[in-house]
Amino acid sequence: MLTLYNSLTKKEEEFHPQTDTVGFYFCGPTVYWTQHIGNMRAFFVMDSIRRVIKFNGYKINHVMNITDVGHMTSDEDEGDDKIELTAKKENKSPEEVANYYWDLCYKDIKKLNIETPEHIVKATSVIDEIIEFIKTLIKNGFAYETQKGVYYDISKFKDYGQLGGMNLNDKLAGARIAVDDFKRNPLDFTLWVKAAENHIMKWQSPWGLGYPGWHIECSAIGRKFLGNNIDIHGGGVEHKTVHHENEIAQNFGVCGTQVVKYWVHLEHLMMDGKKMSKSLKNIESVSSIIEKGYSPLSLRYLYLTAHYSKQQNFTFESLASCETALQKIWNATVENKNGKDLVDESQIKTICKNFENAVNSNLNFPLALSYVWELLKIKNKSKQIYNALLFFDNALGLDLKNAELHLSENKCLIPADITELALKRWQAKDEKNWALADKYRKEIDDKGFTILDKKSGYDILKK
RNA sequence: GGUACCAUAGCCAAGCGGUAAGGCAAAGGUCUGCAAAACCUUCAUUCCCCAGUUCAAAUCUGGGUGGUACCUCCA
Repeated sequence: MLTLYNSLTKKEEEFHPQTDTVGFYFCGPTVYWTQHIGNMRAFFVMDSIRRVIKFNGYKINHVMNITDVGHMTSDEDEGDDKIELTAKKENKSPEEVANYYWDLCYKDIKKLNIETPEHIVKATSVIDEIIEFIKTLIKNGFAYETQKGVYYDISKFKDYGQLGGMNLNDKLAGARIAVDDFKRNPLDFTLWVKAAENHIMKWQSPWGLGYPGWHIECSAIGRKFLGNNIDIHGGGVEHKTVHHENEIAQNFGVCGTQVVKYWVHLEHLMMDGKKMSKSLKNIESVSSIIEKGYSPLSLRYLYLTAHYSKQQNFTFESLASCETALQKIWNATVENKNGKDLVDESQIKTICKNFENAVNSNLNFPLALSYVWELLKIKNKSKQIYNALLFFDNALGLDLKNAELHLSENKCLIPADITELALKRWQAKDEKNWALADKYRKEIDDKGFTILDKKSGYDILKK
């Protein structure tokens, strides 16, 4: 039985989908700059939810949006559109900016063995649906037009603030009102913005030329691809208080119900105890960790070692430890694949059961990993263990079925000068010229490689 | 200022009322020409601090201290 922590009810609940096919929506990236490893943790969590749903035998209809319009530099929907800002800065069209950064993002996602959602939808591709959604909101009395655009009237939705635990009175008391004289309530948010002359991205609408607000795209896309019943909606905590709150309000305005059943929020990845930010210059990306010599799947392993609902502290020391751990798992996978020993089937069954329970207990992957290690502690090498590992990997996503390939990739990276030195060392060793052999080994070591002697011959590994 | 989450060994991190999972690192051993790898063994009388509840607390309550995020403010 799968349980999930539901941010809306603030309880861990048993998961019961509406139908055999689970409707899953996850807030995707705003594609105006390179996604960092903190952003990537969000995609990892998205993928974990996806995998665990399938692990439990459900089918899935998974939707992720790409924000390529409407996300302003302030959550008050003021300032500039982030995409347009970059477009102007980089002297490109907004579309080029969005395509370029999404392409980068998608490549990184694939490197982390994240499965592709059934639907990846750009906000600009659903403008018609967005306009229809807003028209319905106006018709149902939840939205109104002003000189600046169309706004959602939060006074029409009693439960506004439930998800973020906001007390509206407190919030209003603290807020500096009069942001916009035409708004009925200071917390009313933008559904449609009437575009200024120099604005690049704009579409024809019943309210003139303009562009959608940021929050409306997720409701419109969710409605288009998943209908009125979204089983799980996920995203980063930063979206909880405003973005998701507004989505709930929008959905209610059209459907009159809570469209989303389970809200799942992930906490952020920290960098040496601090948040990742441009100003602190402590941002790492998938590319930058690859450049530093780590396998991207080590980063995935690192994500697995902490629970999604807690902040995780990234350090290079921990990344290195994950690299080592993953190599061991890949090694053991290959050993067991070729293993001929017999293992007590009930022992494996117990471990599998424990693994399933851990994963199903609100995605407790750190606990689940401990059962992987328990499995690998078994001395006998057996295909039974290999099969159990592959079974686990449906949830883990460490690409264990290609373990051999990943291990050999590390061997392929050895430059010619290193293989030559290794050969010389082997000859010296054959002649029992230990001093010379050690001299070569030291040279190889200094260049960042290790010699691994075997019964006959040797391997060269990157350190 | 408001709201929420968090604090467990050198690092990462589970556990959330019944007496500290797991990985990495480290130390000792087997192996080896010596190493490395592999394997075996060791590695938190204790869970940020101070009170309280309980037969029993890392886990619950209250008060501190520190970290982080969101809202507000400010740039």
